[in-house]
Amino acid sequence: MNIFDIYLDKIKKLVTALNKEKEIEIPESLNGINVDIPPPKFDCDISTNVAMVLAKINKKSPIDLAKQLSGLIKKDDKNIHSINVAKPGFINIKFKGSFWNNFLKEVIDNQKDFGINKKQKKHKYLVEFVSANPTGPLHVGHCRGAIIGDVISNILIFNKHDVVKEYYVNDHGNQIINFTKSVYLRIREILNNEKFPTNDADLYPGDYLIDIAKNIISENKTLKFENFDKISKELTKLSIKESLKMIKLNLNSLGINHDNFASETEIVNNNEVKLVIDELKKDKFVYKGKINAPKGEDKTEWIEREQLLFRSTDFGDDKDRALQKSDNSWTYFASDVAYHNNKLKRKFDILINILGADHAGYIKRICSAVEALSGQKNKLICKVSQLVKLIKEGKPFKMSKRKGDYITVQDLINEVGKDATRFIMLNRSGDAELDFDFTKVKEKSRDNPLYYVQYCYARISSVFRHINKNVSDKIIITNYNFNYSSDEIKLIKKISQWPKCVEVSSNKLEPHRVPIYLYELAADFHSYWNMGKDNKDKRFINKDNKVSNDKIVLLKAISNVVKSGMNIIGVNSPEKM
RNA sequence: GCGCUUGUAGCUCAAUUGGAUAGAGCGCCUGACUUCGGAUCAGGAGGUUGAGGGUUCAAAUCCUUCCGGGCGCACCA
Repeated sequence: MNIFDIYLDKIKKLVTALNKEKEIEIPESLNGINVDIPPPKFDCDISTNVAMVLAKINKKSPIDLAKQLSGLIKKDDKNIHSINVAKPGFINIKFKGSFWNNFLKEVIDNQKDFGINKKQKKHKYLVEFVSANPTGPLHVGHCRGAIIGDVISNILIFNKHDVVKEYYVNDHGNQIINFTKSVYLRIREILNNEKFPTNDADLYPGDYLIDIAKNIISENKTLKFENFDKISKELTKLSIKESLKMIKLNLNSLGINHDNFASETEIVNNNEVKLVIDELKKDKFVYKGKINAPKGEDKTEWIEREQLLFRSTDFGDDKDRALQKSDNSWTYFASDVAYHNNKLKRKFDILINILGADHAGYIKRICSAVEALSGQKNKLICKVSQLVKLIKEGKPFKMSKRKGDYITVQDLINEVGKDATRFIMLNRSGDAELDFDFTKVKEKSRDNPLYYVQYCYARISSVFRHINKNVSDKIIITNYNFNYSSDEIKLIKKISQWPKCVEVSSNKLEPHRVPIYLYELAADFHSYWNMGKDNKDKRFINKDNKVSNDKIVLLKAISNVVKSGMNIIGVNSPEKM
């Protein structure tokens, strides 16, 4: 039950009807009208800007129009206690206690559905995220995008959409060859005591390669490691398998499970690249041409040559993009176009990609390709997860792949824990950089907002324990006619904002709104809880060691919302801490 | 040089998808522990939302010009 939607509908219907009776003028679109949460200082529950939106077209002052409309809104509405007009032209509505009672009944009776955005059409989504190169374990840099992608999926799933979570495995190209070579040299190091060359910049120096090498040796006793060229194909497969094993373990410890791992090699081997480029050629999106060197860059190494290009400038990109390398093999972009064509063939309504900030420059070209292939704008939505600035002991910590010197996901989970990591990474908007102070989070983990929200749930659980019940037990109340105090109504109002939070998070694909909302809800709860110190009437457990039904309903409703919010974020809500 | 992105309190960040007097946490100051769980709460100080211009009844939010961060810029993925 989304009370904002209910009243938005009602107001839109009202003005449309008034328009039919020639009482007022309305614009073509009513989209500007909204019903919102008023700032706390106003003594009202919801507010609408309808009068300000319609004032101009009606040549009336917003205040006058608001007065006229507010009378009509209140008429025949049993739920409204009072309605008044505020300064620029807002109409502010305050509900009766009976309205909030009915609201709580709805929440309790449909606890699993509360918050779900029902007016949205159900879609089939494909969310691609992480897709880190299979050349080693995940490090902290991958973490944020991974969590954002997972929680975006959770929000969509919560809203009953079909979602496939996919990881694109870049198991093709030069990096993989270098990676395989590195594994090979580590194997030689182990078997033949040949020292691993540490001065070759193309090789992967990390210690984890030793583990990969050991595993491959012990699991492939019959394999001979005498000639790289002879076994490179087999070894590539084995190496990728090993590093994917690591990556899956890392993802698992973050609480992330992809539904599907798509392989680049498979797409290339199936000839999908050639097919999709032929298709684009037919529509004249692909041509042979030259691209100019970027201005301001060092041009000494620039070799101008004719190559196969995709006309991404037709879609707003700043240059056309190369599909073939100088050796005539496909570029990464070419096989990614094929991969996205593969996604399109699987008939998803909307494709979502979560990219790291360093790949933001890539968005236009891949969106262009998807638009060219599907004929639809906005078929592919790319969300960027900004950089995580690591700070260790007060100083920025630079990770370097060369030295193999980086904090892995596993380090992070071991020291901070899955739940805290997820909560902190989400507690900021995805397109703002985030400071992650490794030392601070470790030392002061109790100051973490995660615990603040969990503590709210634990306190509620403890009340239920006192009366020998469990928070998650179903409660049956026949008569909802309680008298809630203004402090309690403040809490109920916050509960009523949950569906709005879900709606905005899902429309904008902004998962950070969920933990921020939960923090605010928890704050209101803790504040109310502490009132019980001065005023025993406000305690949940009364003198007879019982909890009255009105309080049970309130606690139950709060715990429902916390629980479903925490489920979306993918963290636990323990009953005891 | 171009493109994307970002600039809000001393610090880290929110801001209901353009709304009302811009809010939290940390830090600082004052208070609440014989506690329904103090991992909590009440209060105080702290702001020209980087700067200018524009659109709007209404701008931190949209447009524009500067300034400052970050990321990226064929033949890597």
